[in-house]
Amino acid sequence: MYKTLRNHFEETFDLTDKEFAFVLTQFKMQDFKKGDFIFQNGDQIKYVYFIISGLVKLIYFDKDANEHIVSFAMEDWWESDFNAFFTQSEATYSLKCLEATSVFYISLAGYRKLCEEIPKMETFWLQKSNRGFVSSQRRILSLLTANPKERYEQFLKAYPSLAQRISKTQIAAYLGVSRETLSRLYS
Amino acid sequence: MYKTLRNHFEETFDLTDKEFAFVLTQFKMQDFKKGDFIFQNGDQIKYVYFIISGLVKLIYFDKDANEHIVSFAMEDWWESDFNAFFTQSEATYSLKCLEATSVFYISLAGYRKLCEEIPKMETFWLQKSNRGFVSSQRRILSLLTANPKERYEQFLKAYPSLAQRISKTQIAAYLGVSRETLSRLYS
DNA sequence: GCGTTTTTGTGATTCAAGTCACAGCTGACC
DNA sequence: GGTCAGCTGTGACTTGAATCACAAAAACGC
Repeated sequence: MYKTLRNHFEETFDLTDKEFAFVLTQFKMQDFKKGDFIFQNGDQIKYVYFIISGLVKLIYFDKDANEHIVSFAMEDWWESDFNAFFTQSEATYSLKCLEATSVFYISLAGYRKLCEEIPKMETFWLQKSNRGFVSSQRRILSLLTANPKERYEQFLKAYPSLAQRISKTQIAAYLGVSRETLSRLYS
Repeated sequence: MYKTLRNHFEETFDLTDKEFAFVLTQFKMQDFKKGDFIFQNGDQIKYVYFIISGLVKLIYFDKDANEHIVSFAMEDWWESDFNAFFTQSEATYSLKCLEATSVFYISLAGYRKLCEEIPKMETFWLQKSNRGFVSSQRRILSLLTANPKERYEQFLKAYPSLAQRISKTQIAAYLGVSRETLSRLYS
């Protein structure tokens, strides 16, 4: 389990045993059941979460209480309400488990301590952030340019393993399409 | 002009004269006229651009040659095809000037040198990247949840100064709405 | 293993937004 | 300061996707 986290970092840069031991002191672990909220909108957001196993969705409830999916996250992904986390303020989004999920989590203070002690960690976060930004731009473009069918195909292509674990209803909420329209695409 | 860049950095962290002198060695400057392309899709992307003055749009041409606006950038904003830049590959997007524009630009090697020599620079980029990511997520949400009228109002509220400098046609391309629909919103 | 949610497919209907077309206006540039 | 391209508003028409409604199938929890 610790191994998961270490492997994850070491895909990007090397860590000595001593360094990783220090890294670990900044993380805590927690298990959630399917359907649990890791946090809800309005909560004070203190942590960033690393998914060890399981699957979660980051969601936004609009004024009519309709649910919209900002993103999915599964094994090896980092997730949080990043705006609320970095400004240490209240969440706009909620994070809900679609499967039983185990996470490591770290506070903003811990995150900063890691960056100070191990400069490569900052490079690591920068890389993650850049990639997140790039894929968000891609999704914006998909929403701007593609119709429901094309968006669905792009999703299948970009996240084939995710697509198998998630109900069509959830995918529809991610694509910004009604579930009926999605269902009619392949008939 | 150099002052613009220095002020920009110093909104986030302090630089000594010596440090800033070093920073400057990594940048070059260039002027563009209205309508010029700073780069076009297919170009090798070597630089990130800091807008000293002017206004540009990052655009994507779909298969039917329709133009979609990924983002606008004006004074004090950083812009590039970041995926192409970080992977040193060919641009998917094009960057076109909506006004006469002056930029500082820096290569990936220069960017890395800055991070090594001045660790605070890396923190600076991380902050920028995080904010970019957060605002992309907000835009995704806007596209998922809001109708054209709401999206237009959110845009006016988020970027009041931009809205005054950009034609409705351009705003429509950014919002993912036809210009006719946008025009009918306030009649 | 059984009952209860949740998911999925499909029909009928409505409606918001896209498209096409044209005319007047504005503003940019030589 | 005149010309010409691009911007804007508006009408008429079309259409893709949302909504509502119901039934069958699958998955889930105890």
